[in-house]
Amino acid sequence: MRLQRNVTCGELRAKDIDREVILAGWVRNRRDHGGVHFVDLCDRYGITQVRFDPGQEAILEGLKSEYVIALRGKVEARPEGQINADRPTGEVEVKVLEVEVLNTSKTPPFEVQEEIEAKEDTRLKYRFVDLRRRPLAEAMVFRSRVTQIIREVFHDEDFVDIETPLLTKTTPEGARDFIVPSRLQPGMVYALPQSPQLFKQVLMVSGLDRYYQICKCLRDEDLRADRQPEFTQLDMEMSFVRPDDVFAVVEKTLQRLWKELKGVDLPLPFPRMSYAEAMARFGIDKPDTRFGLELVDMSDLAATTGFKVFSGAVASGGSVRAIRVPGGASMPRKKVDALEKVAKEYGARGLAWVKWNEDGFQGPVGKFLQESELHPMLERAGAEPGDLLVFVADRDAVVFAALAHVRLHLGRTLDLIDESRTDCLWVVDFPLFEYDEEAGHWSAMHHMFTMPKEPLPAKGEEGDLSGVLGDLYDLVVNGVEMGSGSIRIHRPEVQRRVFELVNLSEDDVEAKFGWFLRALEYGAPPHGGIALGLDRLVMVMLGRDNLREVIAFPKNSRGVCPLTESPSEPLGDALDVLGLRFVGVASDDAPQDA
RNA sequence: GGCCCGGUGGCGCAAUUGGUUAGCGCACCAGACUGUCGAUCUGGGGGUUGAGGGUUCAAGUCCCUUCCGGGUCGCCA
Repeated sequence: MRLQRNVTCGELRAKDIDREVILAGWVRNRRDHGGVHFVDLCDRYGITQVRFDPGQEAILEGLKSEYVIALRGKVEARPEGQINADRPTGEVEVKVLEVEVLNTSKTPPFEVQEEIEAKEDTRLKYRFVDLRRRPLAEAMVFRSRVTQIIREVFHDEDFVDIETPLLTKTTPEGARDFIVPSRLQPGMVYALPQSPQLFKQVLMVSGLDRYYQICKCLRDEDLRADRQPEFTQLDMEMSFVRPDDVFAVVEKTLQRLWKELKGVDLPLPFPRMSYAEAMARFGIDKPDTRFGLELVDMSDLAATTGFKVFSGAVASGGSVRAIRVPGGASMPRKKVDALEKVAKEYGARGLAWVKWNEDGFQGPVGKFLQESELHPMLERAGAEPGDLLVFVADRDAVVFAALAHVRLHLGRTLDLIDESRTDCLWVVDFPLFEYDEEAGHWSAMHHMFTMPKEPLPAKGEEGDLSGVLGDLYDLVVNGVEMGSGSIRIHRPEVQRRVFELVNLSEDDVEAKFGWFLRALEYGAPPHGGIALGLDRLVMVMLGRDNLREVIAFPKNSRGVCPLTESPSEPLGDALDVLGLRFVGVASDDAPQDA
């Protein structure tokens, strides 16, 4: 490299006119006018137009898309009427004096510009090109600012940044672990952490008092638009605290982030809502509160109707709930059917509905209910002529899931969501346990280390645990689950009892958690904390709808990295060294049945 | 594992009821043009329609199998 840049492509202004400068960057968008030629020279900082005058064609011949060049040139004012107001550098251009080609480039698989239509798989394979695009590059820079501000806040608040191990102990329940076989302990495995949960609690036992870490977490589960197998958490834990103390730190952090990066004042404190209320009003524990369409419980009215779908659901312990869609009577049948499809995806057997038109009631509910049965329902829903009511009748779990997603579908398709709003919400008082049908016993809804809000049932009096609340909280932003935390159990005997209630044998407890119980036995202080999903946080702040837009090198929906083509077959004797072999893997060079 | 959508030049898409030589835009290459800024104009090259099998006089199109991608349910304490 002979020419070394002394300015970036984003910084030249009118005040720089007549300077001789050296720029470096990527060649984009050549514009050839026969005599004069223009090239957009781009880097992370911006775009500078450079000009080649007649006689410089030979240089230009050697410059193709995405070639990397350095050039010496003179900053000049653009002629009258030629200023590009869309660009910070638009008042000037650089007349080329000398060019050094630093590297050539193959023709890129897609163009490096704001909007592209390339398939995501192509983009991931050529991520190095994709990351040159402004929206992606900006997301990376934005994310870096986010972590920087987080570190400032936590430093100011006297938190200690402590790293916890990546090679750790596999734990039962929760997500599937990624496993790392141990060479030094043949037959044994480490697990990659699903979160640093127990380590941070141990740090509290150690008296470190306020811990935080921006750390990778790994879970071997199927992927989604908002779920990657490896993701980043802002993890924190504090001693001698109540939920309010945890909330305050999180609120302060988000307020700083929104203020500094988006110029938005988030009002504090964030509103709080119980789990029970969230379910009753929205059917989901992470409600998007930016629009209405809340659920209405019709169970008592439905119980006495002659419509068996309704009365039957209530009789068997379920419920009948509805959503009123203002003005929905004019919704075409096709769209109503689409709603039913959503409901069915979430287990509902159907979606009952009624349209209130000038000429009366239309739809299955209008048909099967007497007007005397229908009227109290309309009244409770606050319905008016022109409205549509949709109903689901089933077990509560199904009714909630179906209507919650019908509601979201309506919110999106009817354009009811004010995207400029940021609704932060604490959802609190979650049940501690939920019944695992498959396993046939109770299990922890959040995790097994959450402090119960009330004394646990004594031995022999377990019964229904669904009413036991935990000191648990979720942070929800615009309907996205942003974080989850709790006040933890710090007394070993309470911890042992919870293990018991979720059906862990004493032997299991000793083998899996003996080390942790030992820590609790040596002066564990009351403590609690939370972990926020950093990728989701950045995603929501940037208004993107896919995690892959805010992660530099994400996996695709099958857990494959198209850039590196990982995962790949083990190299050489890697398996032998570990004493492993694959069995039952169908492929050309592996026997299907050993 | 289930369901929905998709796979056609480098990239994005089209192709009527199964019917001519598989089109279009961008990119690429060449030519024209002294002020563009996603330049414009003219011309050109580039295809085993993901793979395999089947039906048919004829398949991008229909059927079967399979692979790959996106979304989603289950799963994700």
